[in-house]
Amino acid sequence: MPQNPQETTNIKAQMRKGVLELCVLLVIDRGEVYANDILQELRAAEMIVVEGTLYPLLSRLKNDGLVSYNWSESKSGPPRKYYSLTAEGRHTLQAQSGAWKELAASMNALIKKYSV
Amino acid sequence: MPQNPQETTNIKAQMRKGVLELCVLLVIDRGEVYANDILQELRAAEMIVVEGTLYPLLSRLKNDGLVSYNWSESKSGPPRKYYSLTAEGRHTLQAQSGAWKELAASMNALIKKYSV
DNA sequence: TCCTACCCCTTGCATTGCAAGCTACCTTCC
DNA sequence: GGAAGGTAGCTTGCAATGCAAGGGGTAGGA
Repeated sequence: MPQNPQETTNIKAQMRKGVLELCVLLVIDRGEVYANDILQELRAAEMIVVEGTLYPLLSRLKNDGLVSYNWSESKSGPPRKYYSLTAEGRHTLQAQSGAWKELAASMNALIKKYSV
Repeated sequence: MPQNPQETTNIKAQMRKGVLELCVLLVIDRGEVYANDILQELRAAEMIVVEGTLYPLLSRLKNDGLVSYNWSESKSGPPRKYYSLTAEGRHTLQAQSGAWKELAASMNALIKKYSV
């Protein structure tokens, strides 16, 4: 059943692996954001993401020194972690952005060559 | 050290996850091929692949009924498995190709929005 | 016979998206 | 004041999958 929606969803889920980190870096680069901001942005871009994916990713980015955060009070609810990119994070963003463009170019060339 | 070649290689390796299956389907769709043909095609397209990646992938595609193969004698060396797509394989190829285009569109929109 | 090239395959590991569930804080309502 | 609900952050366990490393079998030449 390769055509039903479920199957297509899984395919896209697999493809998202590896580019989610780039997406998150892109959003954080815009300015200070906290987790829910990122979730909303990525959902709007049809890069479906859930909390259980994002929090470990943010922790990993923090441990790798690509992002930093500071606590900030909220008017309605518990305090939030507002993230921003470090210099190394901006560096990595550039590298991943380039890697994406190369991958996309390779893929498009392949698809064109075998013209589906 | 997000800029050294090693790091960039890892980034691209992560991104390749999920699209390799599509690449292999694309190549097999061209006509009957065996493992080394596929490896050469994908390396030429800068989608670096090694045997340890390709063989399990081919086995999975076979188990999923997306490809079939027949043994064929070789002039120089052991017999080869020549692969071809099944009807379901062609179906999946279409689906994955569509999924790729959607993902690429989402990514490019994101990159453009935050214009790196 | 031994060596090289070719071909297929398996095992074990690391990464990572995700479902599911938990804790804690703040506001609102009774 | 206490309970309920929403907000925010996080953890655990699982599944998928690329890859390094290694194995074994066949053909042909030195």
